[in-house]
Amino acid sequence: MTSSVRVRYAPSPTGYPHVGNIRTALFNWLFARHAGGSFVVRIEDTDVTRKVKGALEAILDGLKWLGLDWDEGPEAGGKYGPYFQSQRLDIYHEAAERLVSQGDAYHCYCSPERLAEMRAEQVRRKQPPGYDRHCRDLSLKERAAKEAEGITPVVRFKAPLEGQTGFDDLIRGGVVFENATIDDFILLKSDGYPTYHLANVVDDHLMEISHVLRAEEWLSSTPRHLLLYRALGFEPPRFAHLPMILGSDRSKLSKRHGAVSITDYREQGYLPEAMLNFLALLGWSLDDKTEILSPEELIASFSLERISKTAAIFNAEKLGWMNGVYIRRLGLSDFTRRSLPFLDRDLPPGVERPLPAGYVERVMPLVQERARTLLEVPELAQFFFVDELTYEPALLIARKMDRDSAAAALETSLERLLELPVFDEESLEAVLRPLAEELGLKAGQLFGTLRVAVTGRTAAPPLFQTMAVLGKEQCLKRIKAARDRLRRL
RNA sequence: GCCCCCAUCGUCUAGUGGCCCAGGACACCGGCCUUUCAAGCCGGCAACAGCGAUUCGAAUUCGCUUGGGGGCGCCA
Repeated sequence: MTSSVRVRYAPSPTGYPHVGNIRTALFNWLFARHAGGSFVVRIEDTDVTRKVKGALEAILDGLKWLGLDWDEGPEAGGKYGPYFQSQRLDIYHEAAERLVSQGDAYHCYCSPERLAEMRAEQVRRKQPPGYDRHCRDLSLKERAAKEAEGITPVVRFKAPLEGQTGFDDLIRGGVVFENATIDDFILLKSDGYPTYHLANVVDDHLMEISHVLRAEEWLSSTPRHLLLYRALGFEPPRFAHLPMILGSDRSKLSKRHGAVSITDYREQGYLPEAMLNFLALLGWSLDDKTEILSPEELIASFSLERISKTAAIFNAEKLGWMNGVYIRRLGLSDFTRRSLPFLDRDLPPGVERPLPAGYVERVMPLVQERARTLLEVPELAQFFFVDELTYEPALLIARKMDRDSAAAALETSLERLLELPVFDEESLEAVLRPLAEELGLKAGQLFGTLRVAVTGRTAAPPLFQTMAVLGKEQCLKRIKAARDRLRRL
């Protein structure tokens, strides 16, 4: 299927892939896939000083992990390349020079120090900070003098002093700005790299981007971009400004709100399909009830009209719930396969590796329903693997019992279990349930005591299933140890 | 300070003039199930920011106020 829709995700490798950025990528991807268009990834690496090592890889990994495949960009190539802005400097220079020769831009020789002072003064006088156009109308002579001083100029856009610039945002409707509030922003930095504004406009045009879906923080720079498109003689794309994702305190999501990088979520045991589903519902919804949607369903039903205008707070609690839903939906072998890396990494070092595959397969059904994240799996399953249990012996004494009755219960259980020819769930229940009555105990009392003896905890998977998986030998050993602990109490 | 955007339960949201004394989900609180935990099921709590205007009728339209967010870099 061909379509005129071409969208892009244009991350800057200056940090790790923030969930807000990834949500933007997701919406672009959904929009492209829904329309049968192209999804382009372009790397905006024009800030040499802020470049972070490994960030590019992390961004690409994050996209791949979520299944957001791109048609053009790094690793994929494409006929509009290169897709790294650092490899397109000539193109930006040419555009900047053209604007200068047309009279739409000019060279500025102001030092960073002068600019800082100017700004401080403006703030002090409660004026809107912005370039004072000091170099806008330099004479040829003045320019020559500056050049003679050896100052490398920047190129600034000559913003119109009056009039308005407006556009029709696909999500917000008509938006209008006074040109007088737009200052002469920089197009080309003195290091020869373009600023975002220039590079973004030039590339979106050259790459034939039809729709720009980006976060709302870009809304106020859109008139600058529009002005640039006009000066360059380019047809602007359609714009859609997506609602922001905020932290729990309603401020822009940042490190202090906890995990913000998509890679953090992977490490914390979130499933990519759950993450995708959750992120899609942050600022978009299908109807008044659907919560769980597969990627295919998301693609089929995605539309700009259903994107909300309101900023959304990232609700980690709900993500946890949704991840649990996805974990429970997994087939056993799938769940096991995905849990293995976590088990391998987080089970105590004393546990022998590699983990016995058959045994792991029997343990997993017992933890699947209880895990909200894969990270919790080793913790939930730990007692199945360790040799020695550590717990507070007093826990062995169930309510309305004392040390001796608990020890006696364990002792009798031991005798009965020893005789058991088949150690499966049914046989265990057949022996232990009547035993409780025989001992004059409530089922809950006996089972509680045994649960602690066998698992070391008061909350665990169902007792008989747990014991069956642990096996007769291990169970008897643990019950004996428990009995001895009680006697020493 | 200036400019722009936004405004429904604590949170994510449904709602585009009457179907809404506002629906769903997370969280929370009860109950059921039950050997604990989890899951599941049933029930409950909880919102149209305020004020004016338009209209027979407004969460839905308009205006003002208030509140929140974003932007104002040789960052993106």
